[in-house]
Amino acid sequence: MERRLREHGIRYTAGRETVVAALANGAGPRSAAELHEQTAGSIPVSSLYRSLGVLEEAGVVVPHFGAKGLTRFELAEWFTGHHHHLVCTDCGSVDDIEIGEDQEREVQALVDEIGAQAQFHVTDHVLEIEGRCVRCR
Amino acid sequence: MERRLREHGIRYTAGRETVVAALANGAGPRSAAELHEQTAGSIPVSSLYRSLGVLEEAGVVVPHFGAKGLTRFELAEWFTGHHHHLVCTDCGSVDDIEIGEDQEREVQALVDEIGAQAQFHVTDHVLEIEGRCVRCR
DNA sequence: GAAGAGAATGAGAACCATTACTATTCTCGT
DNA sequence: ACGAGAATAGTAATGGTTCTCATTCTCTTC
Repeated sequence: MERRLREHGIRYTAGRETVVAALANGAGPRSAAELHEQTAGSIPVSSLYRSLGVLEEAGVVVPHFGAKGLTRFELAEWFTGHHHHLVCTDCGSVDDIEIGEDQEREVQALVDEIGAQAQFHVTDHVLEIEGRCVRCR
Repeated sequence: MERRLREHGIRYTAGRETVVAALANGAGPRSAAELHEQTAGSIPVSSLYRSLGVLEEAGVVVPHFGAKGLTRFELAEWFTGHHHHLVCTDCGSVDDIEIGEDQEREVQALVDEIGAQAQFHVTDHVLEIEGRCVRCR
């Protein structure tokens, strides 16, 4: 992780380490406000946004844009492993979900097939499942 | 279209017709500001947001959340047809793509299966394929 | 270890898309 | 045409995000 940031000319400071750790502990993308709360206010919101910005440039975190202008961040897949999202259209929460190997192979095959048909050089795919989560059921 | 709105107890007024027409003319999701410009300022921004809101409730229009808190709207899939996206990581373009019936059925089945495993009430799915488009190949 | 240069931080102000409010205008059934 | 409720438009308020800048920290070089 530190090496990755160094390669981008970015220092791995205590504050940024805290942000990365906060994202690593706990599941699913979180907003700046949620991270502020999770770290007990130890990191000012303005610093959070700046840190998240540079981490995004370094390809360490990935933003997800949601309703009401809320942006949630999570660690990139090279860190967390490949996964998909369950998006609740009611409360806006986003949960990570890892699917079975055979299911993933099936998705992969489909995506490759579709890409080939469209003469598109596929490198990745995003599958988001929308609906209502257990809490909003 | 008018019938659809009536069923939701919503009037199909001149202003709303203008909004729908603006979305129908021209491709791709557009933001409130872009629609305001496209209609030569004939519809106030506040009215645009309210209209888009009720159209969304009626399932006529679908929001698409993007960077910097920008929300872009497009007509719902029952109007445009169900489709997926080819996202070019090079030039950032997003192309619509319709996949075959059997492929779509396969995606549907997978999504339902995954949703059931997670006790998630599935209503829709989004499949985005990332890679390089023909132009950036 | 000390010094200097540049990066990073924190507090708050500024920005801007979106929402809320309110008075006025319009629609539609009677 | 009338009246009740819906829709509109102008403007103020909201809130997530970005910007500014003075201060602090980090790393490199002596």
